[in-house]
Amino acid sequence: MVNIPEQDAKSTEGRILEAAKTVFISKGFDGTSMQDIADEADINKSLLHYYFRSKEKLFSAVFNYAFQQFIPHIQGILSAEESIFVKIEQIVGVYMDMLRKNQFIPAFILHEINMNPDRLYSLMQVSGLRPQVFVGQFVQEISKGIIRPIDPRQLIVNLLSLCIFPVAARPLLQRILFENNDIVYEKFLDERKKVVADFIIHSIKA
Amino acid sequence: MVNIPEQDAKSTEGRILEAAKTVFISKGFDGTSMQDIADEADINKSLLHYYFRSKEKLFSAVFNYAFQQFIPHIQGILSAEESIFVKIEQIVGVYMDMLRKNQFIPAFILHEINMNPDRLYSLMQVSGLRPQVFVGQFVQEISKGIIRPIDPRQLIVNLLSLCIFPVAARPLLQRILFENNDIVYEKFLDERKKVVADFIIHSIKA
DNA sequence: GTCTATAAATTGATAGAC
DNA sequence: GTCTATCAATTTATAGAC
Repeated sequence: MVNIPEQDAKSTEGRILEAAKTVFISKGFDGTSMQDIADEADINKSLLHYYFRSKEKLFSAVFNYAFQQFIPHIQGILSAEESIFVKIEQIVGVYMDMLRKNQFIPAFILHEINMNPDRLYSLMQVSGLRPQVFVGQFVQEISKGIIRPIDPRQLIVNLLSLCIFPVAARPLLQRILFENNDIVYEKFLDERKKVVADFIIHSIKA
Repeated sequence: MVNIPEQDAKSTEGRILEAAKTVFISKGFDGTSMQDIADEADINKSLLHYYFRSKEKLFSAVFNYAFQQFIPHIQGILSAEESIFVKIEQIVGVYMDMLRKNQFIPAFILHEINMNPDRLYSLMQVSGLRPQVFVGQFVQEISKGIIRPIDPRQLIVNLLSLCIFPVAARPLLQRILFENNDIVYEKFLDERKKVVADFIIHSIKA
């Protein structure tokens, strides 16, 4: 009910969820009508209410699925036995690759989190992301003198900002800085993986 | 018609624009009905169509106004005769102060730019923001060996990311990292002005 | 499970009285 | 300029036949 079942992605319920995800993400909650989703799924509108009672309920189911894609194996990287520099490089690489494959998710989540923070936050809780491990290691390496003393939360926000914003604001940035050239912006994002990692590491080295 | 006239902010047209700005920014274009705006302005719905022909036209007028607030005296800073380090510090300070006063604008713009990139981009053109001057100075200081050779567009995107994202994603970040404590997050944003400037400068120094 | 038909409310927009 | 009344279309959601 909550996750799109892989085995029967062609079942009615699976088709609805896939279609709803596509439409919700591209048009937002308010911009999406149940008819839009029914059309996308090539299915009768009434079936949406048969499987999910309301638009809100359908959205919750879809968001849960989309958000789990959005927070990938980050937790694994955070808890790994690696130097903080390697971790940062890995996180940036994995995160930016994933973001490029799901271009519209960042802006979607940023919008919905502002429209209805509590709804989204409670849906997120399930994901179980815990930054504390990373923060712990970070504090340790500061005390060892390996890195500069910086608030670890500032570092986390820096990292997220540098990875997510360029994708969320892509339609704007691509037009202003890259003459709306898709290929050039893709190359820019590709180079950016190294740039961001270097940028962060360079700034925290003691 | 485009700007909210300061002198007669209590005129019908001014009241409509102020109300529309409030509602559009908090609920988005699709989430806002003309009735919502009329209620907010405490005015008859028909008057919205009398002053602005359609919802689209009203949105354009409002967005133009909101966006001009969003891009403040940045252009002045960019063209000033200052070292690149001073400029970065000034831009970060001015930008983050302004963002905190207009908390909902970043997420609003990010959403609308993804919903309808061309509409928003054409509305933006009027602002006449030109990053080329800054890029020129940047390239010069690289050749002088004052700063590391970095793609100036990467630097601009870094700067925008670090300033805008923490505000746009605030409802999420504040809950995850700061136990949803408003005062603590405000302090975090305040400290962040220095952190971001240091962070950038530290990363570009040769 | 899937469909048609339809309810009940809301949407953007217009006509016309004052 | 401002209002009431109203249109036509669309919205979410339900009832009921098959």
